[in-house]
This record gives sequence, structure tokens and C-alpha cells, in this order.
Amino acid sequence: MKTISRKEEIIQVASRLFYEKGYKTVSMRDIATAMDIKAASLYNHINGKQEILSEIILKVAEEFTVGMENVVSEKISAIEKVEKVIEMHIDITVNYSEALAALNNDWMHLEKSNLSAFVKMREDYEENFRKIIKQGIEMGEIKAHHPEVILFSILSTLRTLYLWYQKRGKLDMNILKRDMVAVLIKGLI
Amino acid sequence: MKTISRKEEIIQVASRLFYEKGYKTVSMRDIATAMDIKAASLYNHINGKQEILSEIILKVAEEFTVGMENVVSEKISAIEKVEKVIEMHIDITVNYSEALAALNNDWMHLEKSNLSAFVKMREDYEENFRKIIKQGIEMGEIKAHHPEVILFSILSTLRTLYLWYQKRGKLDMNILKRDMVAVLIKGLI
DNA sequence: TAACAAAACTAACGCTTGTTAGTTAGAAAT
DNA sequence: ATTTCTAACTAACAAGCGTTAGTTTTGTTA
Repeated sequence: MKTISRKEEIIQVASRLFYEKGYKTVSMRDIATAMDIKAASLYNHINGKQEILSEIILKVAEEFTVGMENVVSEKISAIEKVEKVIEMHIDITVNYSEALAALNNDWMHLEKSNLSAFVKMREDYEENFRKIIKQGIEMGEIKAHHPEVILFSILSTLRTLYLWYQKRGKLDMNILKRDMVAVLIKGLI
Repeated sequence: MKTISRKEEIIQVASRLFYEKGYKTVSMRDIATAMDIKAASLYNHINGKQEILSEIILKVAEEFTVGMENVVSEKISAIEKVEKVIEMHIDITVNYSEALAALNNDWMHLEKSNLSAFVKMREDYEENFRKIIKQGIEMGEIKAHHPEVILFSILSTLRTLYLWYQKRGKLDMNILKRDMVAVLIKGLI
């Protein structure tokens, strides 16, 4: 019976506020008020605002990194890999929709090693995706459009999925996966 | 020979800074420093920070509104309308790429009438786009996937185009239009 | 050259920010 | 019953924020 720590609670509340108003707009006093305590009390559990941000972002970034590595290592066609990536994005979106706002909009407010770690993960992720697409084109599975256009088009849709997920409520995720995969992939083949 | 006013210069510099760091992160002193003057001097030309933001955002929002109305009023097929919308987005992205960062990320920091005007324009825009897609499905031009999935997928790609445009430099826009239209549309038909 | 307007300046205001120091209340462990 | 630990508190700090008031510089027009 695992109960969530006070620190995790802070991170959870902060995620929601960052989602609603953005990292820079949310003050430590805002976070504290939302928990019915004083701002100074937060520092019994966390080292500072920056730590809250980096924990939110890096945790999800690692999920993406691991998920992508799993897909890459599978012995399936390029198109099937793209399908798996799309499904992974949808799964992560469902589980971390609020954290994704910070990841997408506030990553540039990370500092030093956290910032460079994030940027590296994102670059590696994109590079893996790019390779899948290029491979698919070489094998004749994917139409030979500019690979960057394909990459960008899919990635931008997946990255903003969190916005849409919240707005529409929990439309059945299986329906979403099926239609999203169809719409994104049928343009490629 | 129209020369740009000091106010327009402020808005231009602010757009660049907002693009790089976001509205909340950029201070009036940052904007002033970038122009080699003091913060207080800005107020000889503009009424406040909020006015800078609203001028940047609403100008582009109106471009989109007008562009969409033009497309809607044309007597062409639904698919051709979608093509026109995509091309319009690319054109606006080229001409206003920095302003689009504020429009996408900082619109929620607009106040009162500016905020509601923006939200209305955005809702109308989406509704027009939705109608085009539904009409295309009814006429059998567009495959009968969930219309919201199609709308979201195209719109999220177009809305984040500004990020990609800056990064890749001025890849020939005609090539971009052709490939982007192909990738986004071929999934629909 | 004197008058005027535009656009810069200095100085300061009240407020909010993230954060620190030191203290206190209550529960758990000895 | 006493110590220890946890997690809250009050009070305050220095720095930064958007903005205002009043003044000086600069360039143009009468």
C-alpha cells in the first residue's frame, strides 16, 4: 500500500498549476496556497522551484527515451515501428498529461545539467524517429517525401496531443489510437 | 518610402525576445536593453507591456481570420480548401514566424477584451476548419475518420510550423508547400 | 535664434518574487 | 517522561518587476 509522499504531492500540484498558467507565472506562494500551507513550508520537502520543474520534466522525458529504445530494438517493419511510437505517445499522454505541458512549454527554463540532459534526450529521440522514417523510405514502405516533413508532421501532432486529450475528456483511447494511427500513417504509404 | 515607427520597432524587438524566452520571462528592461535605451523610455511610445503583447498577437490572429474567410468563400472542393488553408498557414508562418510564438504560447496572458477577442477568433477559425472537413466527409472526398482527429492532426502540425521554419532556415517554400500538402492530405483521401 | 515637440534620461514607487533563518506544534521512538 | 523527527509556522531578506513623475537632451520648425 504505497502512499504518496509530501514531495510527490507538491510536484503533482505544481504540475497542474504549470499546466494551467505556465512555470514563470506560477509562484511558490501559488503552489503553497493550493496545498493550504505557507510558501516557506515547501522548502522542508524540496530544494527550490527549479527542482520541481526538473523532476516533472525529466521523469517524462525518460519515459519517452525508454519507450523509443524499446520500439527501435523490435524486429518489425518501419511502418509498424511508427505505429508503436504513436501508441506510446498516446499512452504517455494519458498518464502524464499535465507534466507534458511543462515539458513542451517550459523546458527552456531548466538550468545547467538538467537543461543539457533534456536537450540531449530530445535530440536522441528525434534522431531515432528520423532513422525509422529514412529506413522506411529506403525499404519502399514509406513514400519518398522529404523525411523532415514527415518527421515534423507526425511529431508536432503527437507533442500537442496532451492539449487535445484534456479538452475532449476520455474519448475511448482505443478509438483514438486507431483513428490517429490511420490519419497519420495513411498519408505515408 | 515608409519607415518604421519607434513603436513598431519596439514590437519587433519584443517579438523576437518573446519568441526566445516567452512573455513572462522577458522584462521591460530586457526589451529596453535590446534597443539600447532605458525601460522608462519605452513608455513614450507604448502604454505598457500588455499592449505590446496584444498588438503582436491580434495582428496575426486577424490575418488568420481573414485568410480563413477567403478560403471558405471560394467555390472549390473541400480538399482544395484544405490545401489552401495549409498554404495560407505556411505563408503567414514565413511572414510572422516570431509573432507566432507569442500567439501559440502566451495568448493566455492577454487581458479582458483582448483575451476574449482572441479566443473568439480562434474558436471561429477552428469551427470553419471543422466544417470544411465535415463537408469533405459528406461529399465522400475525405475518408470518414473521426473529424476531430483529422482537424487536430492537421492543425497541430500547422500551428507548430513556426518552430520548424526557423530551425531549418529558408528551405524553399514551394518545396515545403508541396511536400506538406502531400503528407497531410494523402492521409485523408 | 527662439519655441516647440519628440524621445531620451534619472529616480523612485509599491509590489511580488524565490529563498533563508529561526521557531514551534505534534507525533513517534527511546 | 524525554528525546528526536517531521512538517508546519512567522518574519524577513535582497532582487527584480511594471510603471510613474519630473527633467534633460535632441532635432525640427517658425
